[in-house]
Amino acid sequence: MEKELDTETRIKEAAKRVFLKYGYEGTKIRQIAQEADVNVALVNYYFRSKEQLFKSIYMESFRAFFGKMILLLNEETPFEVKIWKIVDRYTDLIMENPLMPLFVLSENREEGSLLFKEMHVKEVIHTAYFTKQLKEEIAKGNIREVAPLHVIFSIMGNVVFPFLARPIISYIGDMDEEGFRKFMEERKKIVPEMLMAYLKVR
Amino acid sequence: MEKELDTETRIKEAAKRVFLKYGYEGTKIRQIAQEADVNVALVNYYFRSKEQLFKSIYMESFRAFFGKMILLLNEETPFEVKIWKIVDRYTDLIMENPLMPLFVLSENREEGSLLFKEMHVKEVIHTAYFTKQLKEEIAKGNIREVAPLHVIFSIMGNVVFPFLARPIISYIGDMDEEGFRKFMEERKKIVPEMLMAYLKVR
DNA sequence: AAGTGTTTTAAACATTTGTTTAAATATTAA
DNA sequence: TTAATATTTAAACAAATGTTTAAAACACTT
Repeated sequence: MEKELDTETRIKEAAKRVFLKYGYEGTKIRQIAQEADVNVALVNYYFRSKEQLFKSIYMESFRAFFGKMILLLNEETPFEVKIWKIVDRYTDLIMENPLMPLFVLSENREEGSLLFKEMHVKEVIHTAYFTKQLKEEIAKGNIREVAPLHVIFSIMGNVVFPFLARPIISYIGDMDEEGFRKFMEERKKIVPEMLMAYLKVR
Repeated sequence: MEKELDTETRIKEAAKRVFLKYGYEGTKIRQIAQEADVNVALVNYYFRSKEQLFKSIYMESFRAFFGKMILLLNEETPFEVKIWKIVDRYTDLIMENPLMPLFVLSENREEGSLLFKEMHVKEVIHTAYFTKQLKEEIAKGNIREVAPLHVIFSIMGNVVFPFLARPIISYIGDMDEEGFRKFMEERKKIVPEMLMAYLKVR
């Protein structure tokens, strides 16, 4: 089952791979062209400039990624189940896009990124059902008093960090791809247990 | 109290700042020269090439950073106290070098980094007193059975990730520098409590 | 003061890299 | 088929960037 892609999408797919892996500065147009098996000039023919190509890809990829994250955050599932589900699904999501986290963080070294503002990340987080749910659980006395941002970044830290440090982990733990996958599967159990153990203590 | 630095160290300090902030590809020699208030040619006069300058800085900075981390890992303090201490001191250490984590991870996108091998990171981790201690506590039945790597990367994830995502956190949480500092100070309490809550459950 | 070696400078150089051009080729429409 | 249009190519271009050069400025010794 061969995929016959037209030139424009071939370039876009190639650009995605290369940008994701090497970042904006590290990516050369000739590298994209080679990866897409296409003449260099065609990159500019279809996408005016490197920057424009980058922006369209960056926004599209991140939008898709972030969209999936938000969807889950707003799902109306009981609190504890949701913690488990979030960890499980975020792990899978990043497993499918393992380069996304470092890419996003690398391209957001400076404060005040336009992308996040354009996507209303702040508002989305603050009005997310998960945030509301967390506050309710605290009010009901079911879980310990804690700022939502700490919970969110504890989840993210525990799930995302291993992917960021993946070459290091693989090296220290002598893991191949399968080994790393197992490591992350283990975390799917450890991380929610850790979070709940903390949150439930009064 | 003015510091009168000679040209070589001025260049080196400038290079440290610029490399740390923009990474290898993102850093231009002319930018370093300007930052050091020095003629472009002097950079190559003192350090043969961009790559060589980078390497010397990269190794030196990371060595110092990693050295401090290891020291703490090998300190002979009771287990629970140590967890608290590690979180506390790592937070402070990174607060002093907030760009180091993203820098190290960005420059280690590929597997098999020489730097880590040269510094015997693997061996150091595996033979660290902390690792031994963890196994002993498990054997004594004081804490839950868990692979040391999970504990280490849970600590790192919880401590380091917020720094990696700092521009994002600051934006979402409307924090200035002081706000972020407070956020991290709060984590100094939350993270060890979370870890211990998990580890102590049997 | 002259001589010696070091440091600094402006300029040039060579390479890389993003972009454009103009001609060649393929595709589509009349 | 023919003419118009779109796509592709090799080549050139211009700007950015790492590096080198050769001379000037400086510091130090004798």
